[in-house]
Amino acid sequence: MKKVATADRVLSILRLFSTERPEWQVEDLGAELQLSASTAYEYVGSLVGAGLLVAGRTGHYTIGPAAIELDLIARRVDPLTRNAREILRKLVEESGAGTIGLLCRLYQLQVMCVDEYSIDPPPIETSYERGRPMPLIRGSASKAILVNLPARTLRRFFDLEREAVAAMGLGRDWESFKAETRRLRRSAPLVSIGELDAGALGVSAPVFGENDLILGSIGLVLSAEAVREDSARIESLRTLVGAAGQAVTRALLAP
Amino acid sequence: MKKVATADRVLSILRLFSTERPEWQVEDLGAELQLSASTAYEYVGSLVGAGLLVAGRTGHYTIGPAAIELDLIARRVDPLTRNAREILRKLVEESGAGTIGLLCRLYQLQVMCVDEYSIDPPPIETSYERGRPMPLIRGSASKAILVNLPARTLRRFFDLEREAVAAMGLGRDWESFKAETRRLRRSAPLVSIGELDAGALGVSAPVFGENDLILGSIGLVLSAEAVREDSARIESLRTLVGAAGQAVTRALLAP
DNA sequence: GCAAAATTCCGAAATAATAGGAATTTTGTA
DNA sequence: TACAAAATTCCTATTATTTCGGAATTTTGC
Repeated sequence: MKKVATADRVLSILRLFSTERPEWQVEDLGAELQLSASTAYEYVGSLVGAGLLVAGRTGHYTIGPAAIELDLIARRVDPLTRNAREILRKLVEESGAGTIGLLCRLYQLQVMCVDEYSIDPPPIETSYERGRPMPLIRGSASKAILVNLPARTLRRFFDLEREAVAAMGLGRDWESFKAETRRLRRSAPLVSIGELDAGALGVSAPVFGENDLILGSIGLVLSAEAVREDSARIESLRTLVGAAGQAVTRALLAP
Repeated sequence: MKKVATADRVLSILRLFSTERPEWQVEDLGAELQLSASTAYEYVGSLVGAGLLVAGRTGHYTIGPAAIELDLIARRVDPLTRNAREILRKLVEESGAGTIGLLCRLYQLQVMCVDEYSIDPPPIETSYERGRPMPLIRGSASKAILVNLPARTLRRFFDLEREAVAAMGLGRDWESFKAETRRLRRSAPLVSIGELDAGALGVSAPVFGENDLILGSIGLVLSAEAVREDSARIESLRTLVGAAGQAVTRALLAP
């Protein structure tokens, strides 16, 4: 997709804002992107005008209200988020103690958590968090999506991520990758252990939209320790998660 | 603040996305902004490249993952949101049934709700919602901020919004507006009824940051009907809200 | 009210944006 | 799988905009 070079440079400023460094001075932005001071001010000016940046203390810029507003639009509009909210809550309630419920969405070839809910969070670190992009290849929430991609898309992913696929043991060539995804697709809901966070166990089921296109996944994260050798608990969670996935898919098809 | 014209035009595309119309085709965007098809594609291309837009069904663009990601950065970083979260929860718990807790923030001369929490929402419509920009002049959550603006800022606001100020009965000239804000400042926490939503009653207290600069407000919304003539309940809510405001201010000053 | 910091202003050379129509790719459907 | 329709990219000359350094100005913190 062809782009506008100037706009790209301006937008590249946004990418510098991160959790690690959420506040910048104009001079530093300019230095980072090799722009003169006056140009840096012009760029920042455009982003401030759009509300994407805002000056907190003078001279110190942070993410502005337009980002929060856009997020609201995204939340209000996304049929996945809307239809899954209540189902996610119920899933967590019925799953017993120590679980986090996650709703994830496919964006291009990435996965992003778009909703999370927990009553009694487990004592483990979890990477998934609303708004954090995740790789499509690791963790049950991602793999539940991956293995349900349409063949064309799956092929594109394979060509791009050949090494990562091999490293995860999902096949060294297209044929074996295809076979492996078929196998995983059939064994849904998927269970993964420690793929993203040591000590975490994930259980996830796919969610489909119109035309059976994969939209995202719904699932639970809990401490692997807590269900060690308790295969009955895991099975009951798989049942719950699978039902939740189907419920969301059904809700999406209904008016 | 000087801006970059091209970037501005590109960013103006974002403003077309709203709750009412969250999905656009490139052609329609071009028509709306009077751009040729190829230019519209270039603009959209830049925004897609930045992740701010994304194609759902091909040809249909919506807000993209970067917006959600920026929101996460904003949430994680904003000291107001971080420090107030738990206090807001407690406030709602202690306030009894039928309340919504709101945390609002000053952005330029606007107010935006940045967090909300409710256990048992009242049966009324409320305008305040996380991510929705609100005028600085109406509603207790906004006025709690307004009346605590530094004199210079308040003056700038008055010059800009002279008619709105008069319409809200806050004074027809600068002197009387100043006097009125002083009076309201002293009577915190503020109570307002039906200023934004018919039948809604708001109670809000200001929150200050470094150097006693006003940062935002914390408060409750409930059904005016529910507290009709129950001035004791209102007084007890004012006490709770006032304490919450002070607690957040204190939390912000602590390391 | 003052010094320091932040921001705006300037204009000319260098660079990039734009339209519009044709060419191509992608998609939905038979 | 193949087809038609839709979406997207490609093209290039003309036109308009961006960019820079440094000086001028405004705003801020004390």
